[in-house]
Amino acid sequence: MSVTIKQISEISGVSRGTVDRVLHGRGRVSPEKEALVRRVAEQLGYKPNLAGKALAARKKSYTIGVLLTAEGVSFFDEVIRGVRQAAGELADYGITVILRTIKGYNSAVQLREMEALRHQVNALILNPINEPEIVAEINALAEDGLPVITLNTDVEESRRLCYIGPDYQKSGEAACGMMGLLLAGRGKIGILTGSVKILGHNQRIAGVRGVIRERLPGLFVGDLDETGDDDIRAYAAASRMLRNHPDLDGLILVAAGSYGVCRAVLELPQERRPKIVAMDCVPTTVEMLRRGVIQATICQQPFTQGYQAVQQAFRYLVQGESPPEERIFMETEIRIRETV
Amino acid sequence: MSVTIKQISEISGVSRGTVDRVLHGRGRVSPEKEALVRRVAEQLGYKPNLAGKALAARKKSYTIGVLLTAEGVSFFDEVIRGVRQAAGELADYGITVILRTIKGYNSAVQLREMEALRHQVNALILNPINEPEIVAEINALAEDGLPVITLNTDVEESRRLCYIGPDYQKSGEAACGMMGLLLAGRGKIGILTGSVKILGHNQRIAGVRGVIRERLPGLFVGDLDETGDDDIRAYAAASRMLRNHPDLDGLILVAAGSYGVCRAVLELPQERRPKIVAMDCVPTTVEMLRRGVIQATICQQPFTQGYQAVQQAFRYLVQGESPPEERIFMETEIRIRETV
DNA sequence: TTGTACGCGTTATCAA
DNA sequence: TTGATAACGCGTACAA
Repeated sequence: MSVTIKQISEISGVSRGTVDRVLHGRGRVSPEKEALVRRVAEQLGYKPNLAGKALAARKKSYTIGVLLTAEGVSFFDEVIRGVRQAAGELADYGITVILRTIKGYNSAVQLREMEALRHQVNALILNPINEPEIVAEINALAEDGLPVITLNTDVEESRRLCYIGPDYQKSGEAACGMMGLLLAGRGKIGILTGSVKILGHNQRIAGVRGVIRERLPGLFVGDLDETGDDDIRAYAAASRMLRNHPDLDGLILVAAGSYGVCRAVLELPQERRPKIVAMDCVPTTVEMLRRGVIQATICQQPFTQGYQAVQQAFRYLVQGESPPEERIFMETEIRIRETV
Repeated sequence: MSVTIKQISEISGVSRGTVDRVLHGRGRVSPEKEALVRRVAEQLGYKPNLAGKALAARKKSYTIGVLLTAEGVSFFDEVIRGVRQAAGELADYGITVILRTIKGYNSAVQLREMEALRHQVNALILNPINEPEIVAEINALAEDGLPVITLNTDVEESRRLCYIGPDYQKSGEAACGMMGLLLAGRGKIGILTGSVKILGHNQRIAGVRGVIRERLPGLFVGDLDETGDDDIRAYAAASRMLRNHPDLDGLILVAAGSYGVCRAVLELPQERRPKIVAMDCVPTTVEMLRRGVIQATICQQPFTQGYQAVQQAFRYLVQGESPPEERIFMETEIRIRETV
């Protein structure tokens, strides 16, 4: 059984209050006692008891804000489910979670919501739009003592507490490795990305190209286009690509829009359809896996992303523990028809 | 914030002790008060606070026994890591975990250890050997009020609290689906199982055959043999199979022994080697994935198996909650070279 | 049958 | 600067 504050106080002959002040660095303790208590705590290997901490924290009742560009984006459904799950589990610990969703990727809108949440919450979780004003706002909040966690997408050079989300490069590598297996290592592939301006998408493409360079020289990238994460644009881009490259053996989709791509591919006769590796596991992708249009999809635990983000905020607020890593990456999962 | 016993007692005008007796069905309460308290608790949606429960439980200090046939079986390394992780996290809640490992699958040995642990622990987790005397012992323990959780392998007709482990049928389906993708739906495959007497292995084979029947008629099973979960026997069996069927396109390994199989396959010239789909992610399998001998492996979260088993035992003991399902299945994960 | 009081470990407040 | 004390929610022993 582990050591308690009470035991430390008994052994070092001071009161529990004094031990508490030392351990929490609240000051107002004489240097001798401070040193004594520290030594005893160190030697006994004191680790605060979570149940006790949680119970005491109930009096304080923290609020965690979650701000997501989730409206109309079905990928985020699972993320939100994870957020809700964590919120439910932590209600016992006096944690309230406020969830706000916004539509589209307008940084002004996001900025406004951040400002609105600022004074209501003790921690903020968001998927930041990659613009300077958002980074500046994150830093301002952090400066203010409000911990910020970036979820699903990261921004560089910010003072966020940590990032929780996909390892984009690795998911690109997995997609390429899978394509290599589907094509037995040889063939011409096309890449469809969301936007060449989005960091995560570019990292995925870098992952694809890296694997081709290192160990799949029989594959080569014949074309690349943007879908804007939109099924209509994706359909147009894929149609064009298939017309210009009738000999395409595979398509790697590193962003959303897979349904549009599939619709374009379905217009080809069965025997001329390229193999498709997609990203994420939204309902339309599941349908296309079932129909055999998509062969595999790379997932990055959307539920866990939301769940972990809230849990990390809780740990920071209640238990005073910083995240173990600056970036917490999800596992890269490959799903096929039989495992969706 | 959620409802507490104290609030219920205040509202219904009885003491906290009475509320406790009603909620825990300890009897010695007048029918009227009982009904009243129940109604109030129901209406307010009472859910006991976990932190409070945990803190109170610390006085009792439960012990959880874990008994695994893990000696010399590297698959269990991760399971044990999961057990240890949970043990560490639950130390704060007054939980002690005793881990015993045994060598081989001798039911007499397992029985002896079960008897030895019986009086030391408040819950028992084990991977049971599928023999009548083990089933009888599990039932005897359960009769005695000692909750038993089966881990990784289940036994039928037993009074275990729940099963936590792989969905064997599904992992077989995933292996077959993957093989279908590797062979573009056509080819002759061989199956190597551990033993035709082991339920889980047979369920995996059933999964493979099911997928072939339902949607991959171009695949057919040309041969099947046993490895005894042993690399030496696996090598011999695979060598024989490859000799008898030089036209084999794929090998599905539904049990251990993959290293032995790979050694046999490596004796063939590169272009004649069959594709291999294996199970689990032990170090030798990782090596063979890296060398391109194995194309994919199906994993069933060994870490989570161990972690969850201990967590479920904790929930049952401390929080009085039975598992949500009688069988808790792990996710079926496909791993390739890029994602191990 | 019912109520009261204490302890689990932590935090916060108040008095000295 | 220090120590004593109450509170968080739950479980339980003990007294009434």
